[in-house]
Amino acid sequence: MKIATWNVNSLKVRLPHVLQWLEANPVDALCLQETKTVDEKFPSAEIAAAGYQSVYTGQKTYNGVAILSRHPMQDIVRNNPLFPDASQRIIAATIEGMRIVCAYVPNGQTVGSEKYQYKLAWLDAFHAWLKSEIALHPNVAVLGDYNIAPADCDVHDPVAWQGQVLVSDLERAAFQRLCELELADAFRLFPQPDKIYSWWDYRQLAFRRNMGLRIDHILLTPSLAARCTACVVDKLPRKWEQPSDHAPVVAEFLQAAE
DNA sequence: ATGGCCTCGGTTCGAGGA
Repeated sequence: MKIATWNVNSLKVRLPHVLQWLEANPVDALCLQETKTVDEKFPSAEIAAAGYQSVYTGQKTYNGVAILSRHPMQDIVRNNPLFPDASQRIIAATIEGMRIVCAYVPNGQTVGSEKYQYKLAWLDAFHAWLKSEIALHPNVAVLGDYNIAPADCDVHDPVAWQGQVLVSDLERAAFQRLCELELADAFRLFPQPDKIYSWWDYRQLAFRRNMGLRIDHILLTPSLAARCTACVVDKLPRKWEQPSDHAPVVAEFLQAAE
């Protein structure tokens, strides 16, 4: 079993990349963020032709999330029932006994701004809802763009970024509280090379200079962490023409014991 | 340099992202 997450920054623009990536990486489930696509225009036929079912919740211009799966999906939940919100940022489905939560955490804009307060409130409510999902489902994987770099080793220049949005103490504390639900950062279950990131600014030749942040994550309940055999960032699509500013993150699992 | 790029909506610029 392989699962992945990718902020595509417009599915309309990136659909060819998604299809190309799935052909080379036939994961069981792929979580997408920032589809920026209303449901009526979701490219489910093109995705079905590649062998994937889709569930999604989108809106015009901003946000939007989807799960693509090679297997049937059950118990679809859209958004957080504990947090009324016009932004389409969460979709969840059960796939092959795995509860897959796909999330696009708010960006926060600047520390102290209204959007920053919204991000913190959103994360509080996300924590409360995940707690109930974990109580309901034995195997939960929470994939997405968290817009938080959990530690300084996830930041190319921690001094320059100190206190900024995406790395601030309150955001990191919120991430830590999610981990205290007994969710493990799959990437950190394994020895990793230094300076691995999942997002690079479009400006300043940031990708070429590896000026990035690791803000896309896969969190796992203990049952899944025990079965996880690898977690990697696939930088390759970031090198393609007209790329998303994010790269996919992939986790691989042993099958559950019979 | 409070910059730089990309996407969207809707027109050639502003908002939002991270």
